[in-house]
Amino acid sequence: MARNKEQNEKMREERKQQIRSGALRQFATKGLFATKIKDIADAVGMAQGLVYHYYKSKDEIYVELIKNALNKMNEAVISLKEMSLPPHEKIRLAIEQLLKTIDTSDDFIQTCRLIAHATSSTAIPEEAKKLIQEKRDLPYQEVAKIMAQGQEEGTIIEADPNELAIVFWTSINGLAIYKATRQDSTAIPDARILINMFMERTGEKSCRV
Amino acid sequence: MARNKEQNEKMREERKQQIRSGALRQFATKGLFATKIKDIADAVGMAQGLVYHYYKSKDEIYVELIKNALNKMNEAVISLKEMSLPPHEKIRLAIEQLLKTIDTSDDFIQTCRLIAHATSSTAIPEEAKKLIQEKRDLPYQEVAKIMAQGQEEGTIIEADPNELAIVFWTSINGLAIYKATRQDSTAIPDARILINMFMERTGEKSCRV
DNA sequence: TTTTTGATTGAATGTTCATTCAGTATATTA
DNA sequence: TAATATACTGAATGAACATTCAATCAAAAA
Repeated sequence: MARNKEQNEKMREERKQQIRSGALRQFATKGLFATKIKDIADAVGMAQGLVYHYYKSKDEIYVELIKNALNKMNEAVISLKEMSLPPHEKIRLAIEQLLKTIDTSDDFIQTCRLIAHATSSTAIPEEAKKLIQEKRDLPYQEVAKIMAQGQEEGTIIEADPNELAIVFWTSINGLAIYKATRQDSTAIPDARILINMFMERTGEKSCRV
Repeated sequence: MARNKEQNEKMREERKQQIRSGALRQFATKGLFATKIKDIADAVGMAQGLVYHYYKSKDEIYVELIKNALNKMNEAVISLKEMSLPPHEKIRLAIEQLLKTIDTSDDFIQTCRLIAHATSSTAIPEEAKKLIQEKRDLPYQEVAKIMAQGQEEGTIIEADPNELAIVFWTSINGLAIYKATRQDSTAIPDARILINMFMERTGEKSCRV
């Protein structure tokens, strides 16, 4: 097998990815403290000691996972912001996509659990706290902006846009957690229930004339 | 100080309550594994060893807290069920009360966090798992029934009542978690945003004629 | 071939706890 | 007062675990 600098670098990064992948599931289901290095090593199929060939500590793995999760979330929000769609269609699309992802992507669910564990626990590494502090607000802010735009167009209900954003994300998050804790095939609710909550009712359809 | 059987029993129960109270906050903010017996003892202001005079183990305290939390939640749901109000008013009232409680009762928030930690972690005592298994579904079932009743009366929107119940509870839960993780004075959203989501729109108000 | 470099293993080390325990204090009862 | 029972303390014990380390292994380069 080749062994030049780049190849080496690449293989090393692949191995690190395997570790992160195994660690994600462990941290997501058990939390940082209940997860033992042995659990991670077993999940990846390597010896305990080898984990330390790739990561300095358990905390370092954890922090990297938190960082990735927050970044992915923020990137998704930015790309939503930059779509050329009317605001209420952005909200509709976002809810549909998020619910579908919750329903189909195990990785996404695990990531939500990880973030949930992390944001609701004070017993996490300082660096993870800092990252959360820095990055958790962007999704709320961006959705609030979209809500405000929709209000100007008369398509989103009148209410404090920040509050709408909070309801938006906490509902999504609550659903992700719910789904994660029901191993079986519990169906995720129809997206229209949530979408409805934010849409101004302008028309015939919802009126008994 | 008196020292007959009953007095003793009562004082012992008070002391246990103090321990539970201190432990609740610790478990809620850090989870089971990150919470050390020393933390609990310090929170109550007693020596480590004394905790074991009242509880056999850390797990036993944890299980008792989980049990209390689930019972309180279920009792509240039963009392909602038994109120003589039209279904949509029950939903309205429940949302208003829950949001107000989230906003004002620190104990309630801590309890929500405890349950959230517990339901989303596999690293909890077997007995706690069993309790959650047994008791977590009642609130969903009862709210689903109320939703169905409301649909018959035409006051609750048409959608699978079970899905409505899931959205109901996951939204509430998401908000509680949100509130718990923002130390500052973050306001809880206006209850009407959530209430709206479930109510059939029958009238003039929401129509542009 | 030999040398070098990185991957890998599992045992050794030291620390952090949960839990136990020996002993002290305090209050009630006899 | 002495005997007894409970509350209480903080040190001792032992297990679990994160991290380190000495020793192999395998591939590539020389």
